[in-house]
Amino acid sequence: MTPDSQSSADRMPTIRDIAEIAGVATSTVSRALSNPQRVNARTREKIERIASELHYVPSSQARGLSSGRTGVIAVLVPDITNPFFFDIIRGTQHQLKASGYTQLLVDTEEATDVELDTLRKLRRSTDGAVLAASRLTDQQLADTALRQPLVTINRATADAPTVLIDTPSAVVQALEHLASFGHKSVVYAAGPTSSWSNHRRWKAIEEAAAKRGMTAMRIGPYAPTAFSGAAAADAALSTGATAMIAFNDLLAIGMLQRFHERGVRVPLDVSIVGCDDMFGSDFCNPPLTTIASPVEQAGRVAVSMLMAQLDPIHGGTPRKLAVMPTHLKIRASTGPARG
Amino acid sequence: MTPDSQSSADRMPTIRDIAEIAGVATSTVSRALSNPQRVNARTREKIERIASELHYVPSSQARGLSSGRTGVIAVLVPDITNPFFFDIIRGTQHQLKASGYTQLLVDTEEATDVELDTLRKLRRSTDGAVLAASRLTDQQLADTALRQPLVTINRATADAPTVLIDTPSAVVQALEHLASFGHKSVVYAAGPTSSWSNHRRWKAIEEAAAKRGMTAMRIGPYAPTAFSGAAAADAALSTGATAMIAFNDLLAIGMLQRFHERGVRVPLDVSIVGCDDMFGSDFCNPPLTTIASPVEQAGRVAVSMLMAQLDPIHGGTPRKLAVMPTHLKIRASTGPARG
DNA sequence: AAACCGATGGCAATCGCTTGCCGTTGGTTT
DNA sequence: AAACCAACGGCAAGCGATTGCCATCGGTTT
Repeated sequence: MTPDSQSSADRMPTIRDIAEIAGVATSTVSRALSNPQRVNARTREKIERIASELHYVPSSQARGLSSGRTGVIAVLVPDITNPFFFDIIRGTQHQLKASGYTQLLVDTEEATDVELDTLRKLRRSTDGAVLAASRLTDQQLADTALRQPLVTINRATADAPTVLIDTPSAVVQALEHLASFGHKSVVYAAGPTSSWSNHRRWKAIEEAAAKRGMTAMRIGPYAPTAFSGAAAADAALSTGATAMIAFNDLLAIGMLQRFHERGVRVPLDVSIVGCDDMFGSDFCNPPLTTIASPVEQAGRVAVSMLMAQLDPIHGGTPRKLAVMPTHLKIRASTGPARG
Repeated sequence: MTPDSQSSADRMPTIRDIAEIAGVATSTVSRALSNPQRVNARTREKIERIASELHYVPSSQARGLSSGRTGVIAVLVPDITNPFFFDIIRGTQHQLKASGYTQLLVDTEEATDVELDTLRKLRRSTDGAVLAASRLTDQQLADTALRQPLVTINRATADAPTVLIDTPSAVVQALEHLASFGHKSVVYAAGPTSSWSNHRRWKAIEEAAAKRGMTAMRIGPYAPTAFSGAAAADAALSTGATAMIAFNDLLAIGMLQRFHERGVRVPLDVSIVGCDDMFGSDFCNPPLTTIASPVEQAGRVAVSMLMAQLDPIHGGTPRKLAVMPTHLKIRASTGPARG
């Protein structure tokens, strides 16, 4: 320790210190720093100079306490280890930083009550929240939206703005793709029951399959993890279907691994389509045909919609819904149906 | 909107509301809630009951302002999209939640100045920080450690407790493994120059290779991304080495993809060893032989070391260093040397 | 019985910043 | 020249907790 380690670690400067040096009132310092056009340019410059010399950093606590705004936005994801959400997180992170907000990331562990609880606890300390793939019920969501600014991703609701990834329309492409390879039956490995996208995907498959005269079956639900893929693979195989669509890539990759173990050849014996085009889908074996979408952008858009909600004046027309396009990305896990 | 939506969203209850109902002073409420043994059991129970009826949630802002503690720990990672850090994040997240802290995740984008800047800004609003793979210089680290409680992961320094992942010792195993396959020369695809682990790994390789009479070469630096793998692969190939070790799995997987494109067969033509055993290393093609370590646990340990630093009384003996074991995980990307 | 004492609860000062309200000041308008 | 007005700064009251200090009180110790 250097002799002056004490003094340098002493105490963080406050607006009062600045005010004293500048010979003005603290209110002026406060305004100069957070409402620049409210004070004379000369005064402001002087204050800014002193502030930077002192390495002044405003206390977000104090600021939040008196202003009511915290500058923090919570981002809730069901599973922080699912690469799909990484891209969302990256998107929200970027956009939030650009807007001067801090991101508070929370892993709700796929649990409704954790999600609800977190939201309640965080109501005070955040200005709003982005719910990615929320597991809440409509009612819970409505109640929550009443109390704090919210934007959901992949979870439509009338009570809050939503960013939707338009998977269903790409599901149609996927079925066409499979049909063109001569597949007659397809099985859907479902995700969590509480997942809204899961229902949506199945509906789309069911419908599109009917239209094309294909048989659509459904197995599951499975946890959206590679680990669950083994069970899904076995079940899928026993349906006799030659084509399968998985709730997400994680599950699909797990299935791929299981097939490999069992000596089932992909795409020779079965074709498989994932969903999300997450990290890893391009380098697994075989590379996964999947439904890609601008996930990171979805995160960005969600944040900008939230910003618009927080500040309706500058926010432009607050959109209630944004739909992100998707497309089928054909790689090597799909091929002609077995003889 | 229901008629009473206004009133219910009205205002969050404060200790004053509780105090009024309970007929005590706010100080008593404060104590009952955060220093239970300081007030009579009966009074406490009454206050607790009222608090829960009111759905009281303490304002972390106000608490922080007056107590000086924030209940927030910052976790800084160089790249939030690198799966290696996912496990660290998960580890810190778990341990922090268990200790009643909130995790503030920050992506420093591999940039020293972002890291430094963040640390300065966050000094006020956090109680401490975990620096994963910090890119700071020794001096910067020392200065920072003087001002705020810190724990580093994979970045040794005398100024702060450190969690080290003992990759070097597994590197020796890796070289033995390669040597036993008849490889005579190995090339190391280096990571970022500012990465401390990078230096450490290269040192270990150099040394171990010398001891075994193998030739060790080094190429790079490369950004630790799959994308950079292409360049690394090409450069590695042109060295003529038959075995390669990559700074991390991300880079290794990128190399794998490039080899695939160029028709170089792994492990027939070249063998490749990654580092970290991150998500995806088990299902890439071929599955990657890599150096595995308990990354999530490293995150946990880092947090508990930080906790010990924050509260030296209950924290037990504050360890200054924890070394996590590693081991070579042999999969399919390594095999006999050609010829 | 006098002096003491630990447990309990209240008072009031802070923490650092924001903001409504008001007073000054120097320039404009009529 | 009287009346006005916008721009600028200061005053002071909070925001919601924590905490040092003190008063009270029933029970002990000598």
